[in-house]
Amino acid sequence: MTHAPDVPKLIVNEPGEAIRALRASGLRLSTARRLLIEALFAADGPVSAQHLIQTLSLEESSVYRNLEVLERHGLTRHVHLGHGPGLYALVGRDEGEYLYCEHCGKVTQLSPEQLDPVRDHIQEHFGHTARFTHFAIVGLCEGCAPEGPTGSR
Amino acid sequence: MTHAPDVPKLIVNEPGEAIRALRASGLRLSTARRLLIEALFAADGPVSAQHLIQTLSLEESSVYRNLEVLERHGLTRHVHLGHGPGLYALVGRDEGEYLYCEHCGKVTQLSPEQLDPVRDHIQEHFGHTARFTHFAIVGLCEGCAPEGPTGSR
DNA sequence: GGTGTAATCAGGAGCACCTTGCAATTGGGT
DNA sequence: ACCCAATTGCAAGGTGCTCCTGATTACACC
Repeated sequence: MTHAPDVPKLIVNEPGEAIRALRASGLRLSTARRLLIEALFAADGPVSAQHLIQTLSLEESSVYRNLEVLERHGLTRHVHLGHGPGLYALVGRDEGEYLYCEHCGKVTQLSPEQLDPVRDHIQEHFGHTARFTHFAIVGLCEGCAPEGPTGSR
Repeated sequence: MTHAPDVPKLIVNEPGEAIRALRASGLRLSTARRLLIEALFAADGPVSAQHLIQTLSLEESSVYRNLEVLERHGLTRHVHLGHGPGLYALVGRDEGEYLYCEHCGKVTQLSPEQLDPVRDHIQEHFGHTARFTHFAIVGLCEGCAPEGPTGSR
């Protein structure tokens, strides 16, 4: 019983849906916001703010400000793999949780359900509702683990 | 089978043991290092670099540099709860993994074994050797979870 | 289509948390 | 006590944001 069964699952199939959600939150659609939403929609996987700033030629402050506003309204989120900057994604488009190999940097994306048993265990034993969407699960991938084959880089 | 059964478990019962380990790594015992080790030994739970800098009146760069050297030699580690600075601890003294409530900020320390079932599950299903010592497990504590009692702050 | 005005933006300064470079100092082996 | 690589203190630099302020813009209303 990790999710309330009645909460509708938002899935964004085109940027327009995110834009409607934005309007529904009483936010205006500025050029910066449209570009951000389109770029996040088109991206495969979460991207850094710097990447967005450069590829979209947007003001640094505008990007951070909007990503924060959008996140406050539940439209975007950001995740941290190891160290390094936050990576931003469109909620409803990228719902993944990540395994991050701290040795070779490999990132494995999991669908939300795949960690449900883990969440359930933590809920049952510690009364804590865990989400792995903000911090990746850090560790070693198969190739880099001590007893695995040659720990590559 | 999360840990190799033959790896001796380092437990530090007094600062002198960490200092011996430091010497065994070919490192010198400078005043800064002694103070850091003593402070980390005395602390209950991981502390920020700023805290160490202020309470020990040490140079900022010296603290960060030494914490990094000590970490590279396996003597200290650092953990991130939500956002905010890294928190440093003596390996062998504080082996905890943490649950962090993103709503009220509550921190729950777990002993390493308590997450073994979770690690085993992730290992089995995804071939990933997870460690929760670098990033806390973020989520909501019992009091702050949606269907729990009044979500306090 | 024009107008008013609150939301949003651009640009720049500022901040937290570290990191780096380099000359001066020091721990510890001999 | 001497030596010299390891370590430090200081100052500057870097990254990833965050905040401020006056100019601009989206959009509800006419």
